[in-house]
Amino acid sequence: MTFPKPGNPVRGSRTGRPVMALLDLLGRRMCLRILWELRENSLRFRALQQAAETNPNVLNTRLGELKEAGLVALGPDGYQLTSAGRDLAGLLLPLDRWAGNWAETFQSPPD
Amino acid sequence: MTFPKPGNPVRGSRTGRPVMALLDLLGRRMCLRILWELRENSLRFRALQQAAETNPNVLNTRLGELKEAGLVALGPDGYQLTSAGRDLAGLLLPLDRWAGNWAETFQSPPD
DNA sequence: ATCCTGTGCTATAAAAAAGATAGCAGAATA
DNA sequence: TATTCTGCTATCTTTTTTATAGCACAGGAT
Repeated sequence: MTFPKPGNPVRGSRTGRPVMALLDLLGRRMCLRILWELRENSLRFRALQQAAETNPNVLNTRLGELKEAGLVALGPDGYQLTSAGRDLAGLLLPLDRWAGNWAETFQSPPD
Repeated sequence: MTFPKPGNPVRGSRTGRPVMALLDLLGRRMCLRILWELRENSLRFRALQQAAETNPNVLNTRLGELKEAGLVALGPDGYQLTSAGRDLAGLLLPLDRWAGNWAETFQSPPD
């Protein structure tokens, strides 16, 4: 990601504050999912593709962005989170619990 | 969102576990940002559009999804988070701090 | 009544991104 | 030398996003 780096404005540079840049990055398709799938184990390209249910184009694009953002790196056993990535993924863990609760208690509003 | 609701599969239904549905929803463009912008105040449609730097189509689409997911509702002062939405937004708050730190310590890897 | 403003939102067309699928090139393995 | 695994690119189609204009309704002022 590069914090407003000349020539890589993170899609138009909504990038005023760091958190905006982060939300922009995380809001791209499969980005959260990739971090999620890597939260425990490293995964090879194809394994990650299957885990995240996506295609190689998007996967590769996101991996590039995540690598550039210093969140993911290609290691000896495949793609893995960096220490920064692990920190961030740690912040996402509570979502699992929250989502479970959400699913239990939630019912769709009437149309 | 509706937890796999017939006819509304959350874009293809990667929706095995609740957290997957959540990650899918949050991974749509502007979704995180909208939650973020509403975290403190309610905002009118246009104000929210400007705050999130988006266009009415996407905004309206996301708002529909977020309403259906029970996270956002249109109140007397504009769009606002529901209690579930507030809970979720609460989980996102640590991202701000994390992002600040990330921005400080991070430097782009060499190409 | 009529104009103006603010409201949520829709219409249209162009651009960008994502999806599906096939396949390449290099390294290790058999 | 053939096979498999690796990360990844090429191509084409479909979907999503973007940009912009504008509609219909409501309330307040003239």
